[in-house]
Amino acid sequence: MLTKRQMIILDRLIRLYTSTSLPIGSKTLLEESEIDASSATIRNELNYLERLGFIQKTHSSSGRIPSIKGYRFYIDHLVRPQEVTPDKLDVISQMLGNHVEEMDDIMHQSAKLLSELTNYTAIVLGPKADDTRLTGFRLVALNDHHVMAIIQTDYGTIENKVFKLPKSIRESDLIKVANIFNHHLVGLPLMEVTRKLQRDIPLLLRKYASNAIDMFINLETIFDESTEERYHISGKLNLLDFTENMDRQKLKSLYSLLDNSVGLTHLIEKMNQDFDVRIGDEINNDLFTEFSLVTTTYNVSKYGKGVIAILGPTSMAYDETFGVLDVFRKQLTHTLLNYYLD
Amino acid sequence: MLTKRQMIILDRLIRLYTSTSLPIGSKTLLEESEIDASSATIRNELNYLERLGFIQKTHSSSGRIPSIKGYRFYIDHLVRPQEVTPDKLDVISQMLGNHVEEMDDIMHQSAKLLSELTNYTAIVLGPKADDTRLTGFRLVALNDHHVMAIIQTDYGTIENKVFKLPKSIRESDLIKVANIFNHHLVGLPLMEVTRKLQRDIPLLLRKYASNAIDMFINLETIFDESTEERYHISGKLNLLDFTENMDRQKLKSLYSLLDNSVGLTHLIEKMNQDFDVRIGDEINNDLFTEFSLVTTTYNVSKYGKGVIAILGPTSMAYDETFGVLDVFRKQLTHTLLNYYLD
DNA sequence: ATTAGCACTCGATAGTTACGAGTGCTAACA
DNA sequence: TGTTAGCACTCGTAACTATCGAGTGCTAAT
Repeated sequence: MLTKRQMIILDRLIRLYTSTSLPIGSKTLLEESEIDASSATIRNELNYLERLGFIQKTHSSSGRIPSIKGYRFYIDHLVRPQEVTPDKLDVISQMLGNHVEEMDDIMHQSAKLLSELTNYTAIVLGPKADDTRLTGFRLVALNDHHVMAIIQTDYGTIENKVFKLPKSIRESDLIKVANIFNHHLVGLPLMEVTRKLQRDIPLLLRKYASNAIDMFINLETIFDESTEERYHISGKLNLLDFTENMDRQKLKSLYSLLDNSVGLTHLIEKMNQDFDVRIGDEINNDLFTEFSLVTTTYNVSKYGKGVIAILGPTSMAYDETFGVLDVFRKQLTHTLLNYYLD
Repeated sequence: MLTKRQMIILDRLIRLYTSTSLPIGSKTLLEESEIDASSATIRNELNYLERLGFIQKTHSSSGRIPSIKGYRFYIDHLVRPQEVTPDKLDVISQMLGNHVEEMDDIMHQSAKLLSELTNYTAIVLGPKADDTRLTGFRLVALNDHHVMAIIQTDYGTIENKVFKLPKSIRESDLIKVANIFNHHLVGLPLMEVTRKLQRDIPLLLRKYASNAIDMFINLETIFDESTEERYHISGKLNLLDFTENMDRQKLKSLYSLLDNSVGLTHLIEKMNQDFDVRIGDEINNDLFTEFSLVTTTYNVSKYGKGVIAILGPTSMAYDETFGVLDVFRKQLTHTLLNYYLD
């Protein structure tokens, strides 16, 4: 167990390191913080903290930098979410109170705002309920040879896809197809929709609208898309601010990963706590040894849970980030509840 | 005027520099190419070429690298588009022969393929005809409080936007609005549509569907979007391969610019020739001193002209790029003609 | 006009030195 | 027993120097 003084020293060291990115020595610690002891005493304590693995040297006579274990302790015991300044608060509530047209817009704007407020990279996942249901299906004939299919779910997603009509199809076929889909799919959970699309629907189509078989494959894809996880990422360029030492090849891999929905959701999904921080190696990916990932959930009651994540350097300003995230998730929950109830 | 030999030397020097990125000396030139002269003679010629401004030294006793003027000459007189290998040709025609569902998809896939084939960054602008007309307008009620507006133009763009209905609106109002739009706007050139939207339409709405005034503002935005230039960019990460020496701040500005549609179209628009290359400072933007921008147009007869651009280093493999671009534009033209006629 | 030969330039690399921030340890002190 | 002043020691950083060699321009011979 650490003594009070040791904790203070660790706390100050991490804060100083966060703001300077330089190894911190006993003298700096003495001058820049209000620790009531001499530099020699501080040195002794630093030595002790190092032996416990909370801090480390970059070379034998350097100052100390926090280790993963040190950050872990800091996050679990020392950090205190910083209160969000009124002007930032204003920006958040203004943005979230604003236009509430499409679900995707809210998510997109949220990611953007979060990245701007933190100067890190923000990732936002829309709310996801296990029992999301299909609430609407439309086929809109745009002209002689183009149709738009539109599907809706009860948590606000609206997908659309335009596709070309096979020549053989007539308007009456479209109506038949729309009817079949509306009768047999609308109202069901997406899980079941997917299953029926593979089994029952082809049979029904063959029976009642055999002309339309050709367009079925096109229709299937739009349903696939609707069950895909939707993520919104913003502030990717901010990574350039704290990857000075990363070589170009690695930087490229990193950005590729962030552009790839599979890699990204994989990165985020494994979290169930309310607030979760994974530091460096804890992320379990070589590319992220110098990064920290702060994730939190927002819960829109029966409409499901969503995830917000901030990706920044291990030496992130955790207190600020925590503060912003906490305020933001509450506001977002509020906005979404309004969106659903309205 | 340059002699035959001087041109050969310039040509070889540029090719060698392109593949090594190292200053090229007389000895390398002697060994690596089939110039029938001694290194001393080559040195004399290099000296001459330097005095004319085609090449330059990095320091007083270094080899030579091409100058902007050198590249200019190379592109205008020496480069010969390299024939595209059969397998690349296959990939292109396969991709373009494939799905032709939505205009945007074609553009998007084209940009992606071009960036992969060249290993540079590709930018594609959809065809743009001055007299594009509005060919369709739909209002689709999704549920009690959401409507999707869909507009189409005769060159294939389909835009849609979902918005919330003001409470006062009924289904009958929607039909009225749709009728008004269809009667007074569909069939007109977009230019005129924009004008009417500001003048005539508000009056008509007030007269025949006064309830719907509130939703008009939402409808207007979708028309705005349809007149906006649509661009597709791909392979942005490839820039990292040849910006080793660029500092992070500049890199950030560069990527910001590429994410910004205004900056980007501004970058491309000013071209009217068939093939156009702007090198380094010719691009007229401090960020691009180390880049070259190769642009070309494709012409889909009356359906308008589009632009394809490749952004790469000044020391780009021009012959290859030219070859790929030339093949691609032809194939794309062909595909689009099919798309429109079909 | 071409070319062999040569002195010269200058960036890159490696080795040397000086500096100083920071350490651990020892011994004295409260 | 915990704290602290003092000091020798470590090692990265920066500045300077020496060496090397690729490449040049010039001269004189062909």
